[in-house]
Amino acid sequence: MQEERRLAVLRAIVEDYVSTEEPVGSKALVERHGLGVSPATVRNDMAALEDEGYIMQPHTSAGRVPTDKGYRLFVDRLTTVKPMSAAEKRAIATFLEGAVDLDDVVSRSVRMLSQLTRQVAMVQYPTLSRSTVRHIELVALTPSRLLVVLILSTGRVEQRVVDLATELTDLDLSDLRTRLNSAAAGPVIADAVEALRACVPPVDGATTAAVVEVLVDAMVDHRSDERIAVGGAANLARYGDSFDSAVRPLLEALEEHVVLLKLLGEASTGGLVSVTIGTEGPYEELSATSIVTTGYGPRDEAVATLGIVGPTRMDYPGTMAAVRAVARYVSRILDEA
Amino acid sequence: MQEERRLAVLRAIVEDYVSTEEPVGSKALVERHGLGVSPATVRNDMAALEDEGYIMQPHTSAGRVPTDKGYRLFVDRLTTVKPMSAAEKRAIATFLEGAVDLDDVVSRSVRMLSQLTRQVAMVQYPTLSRSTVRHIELVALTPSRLLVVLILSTGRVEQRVVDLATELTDLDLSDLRTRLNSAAAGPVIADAVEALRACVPPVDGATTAAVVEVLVDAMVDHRSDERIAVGGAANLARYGDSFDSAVRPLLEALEEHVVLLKLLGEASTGGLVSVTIGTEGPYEELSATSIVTTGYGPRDEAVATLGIVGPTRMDYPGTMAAVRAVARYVSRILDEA
DNA sequence: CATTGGCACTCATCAACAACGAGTGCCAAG
DNA sequence: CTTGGCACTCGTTGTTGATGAGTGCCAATG
Repeated sequence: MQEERRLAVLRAIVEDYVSTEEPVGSKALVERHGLGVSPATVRNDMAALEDEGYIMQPHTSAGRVPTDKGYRLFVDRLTTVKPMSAAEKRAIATFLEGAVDLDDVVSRSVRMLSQLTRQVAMVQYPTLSRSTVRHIELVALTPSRLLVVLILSTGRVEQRVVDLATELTDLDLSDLRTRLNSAAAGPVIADAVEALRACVPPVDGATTAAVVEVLVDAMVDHRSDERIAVGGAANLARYGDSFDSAVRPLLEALEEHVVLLKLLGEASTGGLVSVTIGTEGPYEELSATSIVTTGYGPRDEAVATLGIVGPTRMDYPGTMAAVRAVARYVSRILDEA
Repeated sequence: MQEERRLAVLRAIVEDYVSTEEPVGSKALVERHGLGVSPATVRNDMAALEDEGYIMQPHTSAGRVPTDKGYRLFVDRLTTVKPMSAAEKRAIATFLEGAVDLDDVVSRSVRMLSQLTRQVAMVQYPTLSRSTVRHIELVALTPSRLLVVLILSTGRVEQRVVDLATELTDLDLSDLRTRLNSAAAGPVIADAVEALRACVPPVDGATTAAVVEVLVDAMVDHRSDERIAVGGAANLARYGDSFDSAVRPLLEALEEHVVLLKLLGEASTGGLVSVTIGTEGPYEELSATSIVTTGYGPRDEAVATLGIVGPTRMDYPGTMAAVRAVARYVSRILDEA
């Protein structure tokens, strides 16, 4: 069928353009790929593909370049999963397993991901709201000054200092500690907040209330929810041309973690790898970049998102495989912890 | 004196070149600055300055550009401190005071510094080795699994999980906690390590020993010592020309925190602002960049270093003032904590 | 009706070249 | 030591023409 060949042509154009970074012409196409037709035929197909908006030419009489719509079709229908090699899998696993704490897991993931994809990688810290409280620890710095340490199931530790109106004895302290822990340990953050508030005694609860407020603050603190690690910015240097159009805005976006979180959040859909291409994304300035993300988390619950950003002209199959693989292994690590 | 005017010419060249980014010629010089002499005179001075290696011309018959040696002289002898405005000071103070914990202090400092200088900013986390232990907390996750939390005077929290061969009762636990705290709390890390090791009981000390080892590990862990925050990479986009020669290697260096730590460490000299210009630095690839750093820490002890990297062609007086100001305010914040 | 070879046409890229001008070095006079 | 004058250098800019990759269209073919 002609229709089928057209898709083959589109695929060939995408693959060639991704590897050569140059508009691809009809002649080069038939040479490099084994389509058994003449350049003229391909030209006809190209004209049709252009009419339908899948490809375009940067200027008259130059080769064709995929449009966002073209990439979209390629990703949705023309891509065959390209599994990681056994060696790569092993490398990922052993590297991630060397991590000593949550920070380390995240930073290693970012590094791994950026190396595998040769793109800028982002890993969101596991969100507080979907994790549970493992333990609350109170440390008296002075009799009226308390260090509150909140330990979460994801391994994250939040700490706050609170000044009290009254002085606490050791006994008070351990009593309070017990009460707080039995109230908060176990349930999801949102429920734990309720439970904590409920355990403030009706009379003379000022001190407890102060501590509880700090805890709640730490639990719901959006600043923590919004933490994100970024790495591989050096890969931006490979962009070569299109510096102004792609690198500059991206560099600026990387500083604004809020923007990145929106990019990550925008797409996260279940266990699948999500791809946002060029203008499909929410930011005008990033119209030359694509985002590949997926969720991760212990026990197959996605508590956070990780992914990469790169030029629309990227190796989608390879990138998607890498993102999926890293997410899988990070989830496994979190399972064990 | 001629000598005096020559220095004035050098200063003028540096200032003009920094602001225009273009080689500066004799005519433009006398116009823009109020030196009361003719272009010809300035040309003679320039020739002399070039002989002495303070300036150079990129190609015959173009304007002059300062050499590293020229910048060095400028920084050492021709720079007058340019104090921050009251408004700037206030902005720094209030922004930094909003921080809730150490991580936040550091990340705010980086952001502040990069905004003030419009350069890439780096802030090293306070080093463990020069800080003291404030508290050690033990939490039994299960009877034979212990979460060890180490709280340091700088506000940093390190946490480790340790699996024990034996099971611990609550009594054992609080006993151990007391012993460890009395041994380690107070002295500098290096001494605390000794004290901890000394308090392992000679017989049946296996459990204690295990915990102590984890603590010591956390204390001396170089990974923690080497933490550093980087920000303002978007400012690299302003480099304009000289992308390959300056931005690319810098972007790569930013990924390698080891490199940055070396840059920060290379110079830190007491309370003064240190400036490393171009080839004075340890890295060939960074020969087009300068580093401006200074130490900071509570009570005027420098426990860590912060600073910026930027093109050799930068506003040294302004940058130095900003670096010093931020260091001063961060130190003050750490004092209070 | 899809495919193909032929062919005229477009247009970005590159090299050669000339005009321009900013900036210099040098020299002789003040 | 300073200054005006002057010839010289050389990077920059704009023009022009040749080159060639690539296209679109058309008529011929299976």
